[in-house]
Amino acid sequence: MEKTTRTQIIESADELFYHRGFEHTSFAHIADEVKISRGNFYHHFKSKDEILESVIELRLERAKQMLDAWQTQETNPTDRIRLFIQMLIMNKSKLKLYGCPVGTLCSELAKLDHVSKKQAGKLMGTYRDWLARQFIGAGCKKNADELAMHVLAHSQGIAVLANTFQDEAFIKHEVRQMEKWLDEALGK
Amino acid sequence: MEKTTRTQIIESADELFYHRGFEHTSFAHIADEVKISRGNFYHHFKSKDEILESVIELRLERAKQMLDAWQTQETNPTDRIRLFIQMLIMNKSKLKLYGCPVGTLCSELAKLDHVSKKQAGKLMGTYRDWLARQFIGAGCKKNADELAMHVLAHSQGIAVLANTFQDEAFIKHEVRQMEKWLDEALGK
DNA sequence: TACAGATTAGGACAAATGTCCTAATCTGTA
DNA sequence: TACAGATTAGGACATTTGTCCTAATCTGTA
Repeated sequence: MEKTTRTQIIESADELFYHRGFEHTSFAHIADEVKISRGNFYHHFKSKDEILESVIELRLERAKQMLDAWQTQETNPTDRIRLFIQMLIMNKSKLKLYGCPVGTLCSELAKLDHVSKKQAGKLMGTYRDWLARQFIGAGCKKNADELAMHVLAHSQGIAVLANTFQDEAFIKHEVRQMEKWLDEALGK
Repeated sequence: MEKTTRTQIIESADELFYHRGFEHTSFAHIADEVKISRGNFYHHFKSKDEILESVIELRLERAKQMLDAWQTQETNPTDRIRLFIQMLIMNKSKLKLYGCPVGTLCSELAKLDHVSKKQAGKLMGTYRDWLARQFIGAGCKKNADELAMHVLAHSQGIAVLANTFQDEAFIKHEVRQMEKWLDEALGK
């Protein structure tokens, strides 16, 4: 079964929005990628904003899918948090070039005061809630959300600086620090 | 002595680029703010990119000026780092609305692959270098830059999340954590 | 085969953008 | 006052943008 045009549009837009930003990506860019006529978008979407909506949905699904996979793959909540942190290492070359796909989208939509900025926030919220659940599972019931937010904040900061300074080595060092912090936070 | 038109353009652009982002800000927006004709920008600047250049210069100057003021105002390097961290509290309402002016600019310019992205990186670098000098002054000569990058990363992450979740209270909590971390890092 | 509905191509459209040009006005100096 | 240079207003310009329309083509079904 082939990919539908609609799916191709969403997936190309997903990548272009990440690489170039939402506003800086035009229909012409997506059309070039998918190799369809520009005027024909409107058979699949009512507007550019609606494409963004679908892209965020796609990212939400993929995120949940990945986190679900981790849930069955690792039995230990602590190790699952470690998997989350390891994501920074796995994606280090992309982070260097484009930053974090979630964080940069949220930042851009906040400045545009875009209708979908809240929806993009849910994407970040998915990771937040999942991390909090892992911390609860690891025995930190009372401050699980705060710990989750700390991991999230640290990850976002690492992404911004790796992008700004075009530095992958920094990611590795900072991840080591975060892992050390995690051991201490869960130790007591 | 009145502000020159050129200065007014730069200062309005500075604010608009922060609030709306660089690309999403047009000449029409700046012209509205400064109350001049649109066509008359080109007597002061050759292009929009040149306005951005001047805005970054302005931000560089202001950053250096602020850090210099701290240098004379506080004799203790540790207290100067605390002042840096306290900036997050002072600017919390703006951070919630627009994120960090430095971080969001660097992220945007990276996606645009803009000629000035390196220059914007220098802005971040100014804080990095200053923080590193403070850590050296506080007796952490061997890993001063790593500590500086850690403070910077944490600050950036806090800004991204405060913006994403529209949450000021989170800033206060995370700043407290960072101050605690600072005490420990300098204690040994 | 015939035909209805889905899909597509291609282009029209107004609005907005960055850029540039020219004529008017202001300002300081001789 | 007279005049040169700086500053400004206003609009022209080509390009790009998101949006929309229409005619052609494809696809599955009767």
